[in-house]
Amino acid sequence: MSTLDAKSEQILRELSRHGRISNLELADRVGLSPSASLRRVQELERSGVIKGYRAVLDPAAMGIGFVAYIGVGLGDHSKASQEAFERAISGAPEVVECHNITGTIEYMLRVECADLPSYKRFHTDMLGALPQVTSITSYVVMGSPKDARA
Amino acid sequence: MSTLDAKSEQILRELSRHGRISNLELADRVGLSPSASLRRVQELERSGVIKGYRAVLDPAAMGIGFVAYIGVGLGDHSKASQEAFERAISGAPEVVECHNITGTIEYMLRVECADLPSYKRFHTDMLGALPQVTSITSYVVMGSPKDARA
DNA sequence: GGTGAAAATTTCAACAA
DNA sequence: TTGTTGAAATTTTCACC
Repeated sequence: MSTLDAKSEQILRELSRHGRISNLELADRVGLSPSASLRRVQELERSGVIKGYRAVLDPAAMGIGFVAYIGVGLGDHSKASQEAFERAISGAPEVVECHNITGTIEYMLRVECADLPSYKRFHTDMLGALPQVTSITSYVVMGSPKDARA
Repeated sequence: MSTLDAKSEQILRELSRHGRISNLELADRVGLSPSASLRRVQELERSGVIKGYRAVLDPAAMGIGFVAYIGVGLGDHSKASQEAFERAISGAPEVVECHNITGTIEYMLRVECADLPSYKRFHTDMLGALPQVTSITSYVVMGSPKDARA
């Protein structure tokens, strides 16, 4: 299962865009019999290439009207500081992504809130209250011309 | 469908994490009969709250071993420059996300490549070759302690 | 919102290339 | 090993209560 052949790649392409099409439909699109298609999908799931399935929800319907990326710098690079920060972040529902990055700052967050007031609240009460955090740079998302992960 | 009740929110929570569970399983988890559950899901799909379904793939299995966020600044804020940049980006498979942001720079990209050499190639041959681009700041992702969109 | 039955799909064992 | 067939088990779907 080390390297994927063309059919399996085609299956992954289909499922990454249409995660809930029937196996019959999938088999038809990739040009396999339903059982051959199913066997490949099951193997891809079993081996972990397919990690799961997600419904993609409309942010607006979920009450999300404000998205920002935030660069966060810590006062020191100690493991304790990082762990404390990550622990605080893990409990914050507004933080959808937290990436540990190289460069002049330590973290890049993606934050999703209802609106600007709730973002301000998060910014001051949550981020601003963390003693490890020494710099915060907000990049408010005005639009996403491309977002394959949405 | 203006505001969602508790059951529908529960359905959305389940489907956003387990997008392919059977309707029987879903109905059981949220405490509805299969037909009531199905009716709600269909309505959520029809109204656009559920925009679709996706299989979540393992990046490593897909040959992705290098992820970075890139802040991009343009030389001018003209519509022509933005359109030219976005057009170039839309054709770059390495760019998974492109966000138009507020602040000192215009764009924040998420780029996924096989490895550092292929990233360097993208960085110089693609981004560096765009005449509109005047600043590039890479934030290489070393890890993602939290990533609800993965 | 629930029930029940028809239609469609998933799943798998046996077999073929 | 990978693909196919066919039939049983399961699920989806919908008219009706």
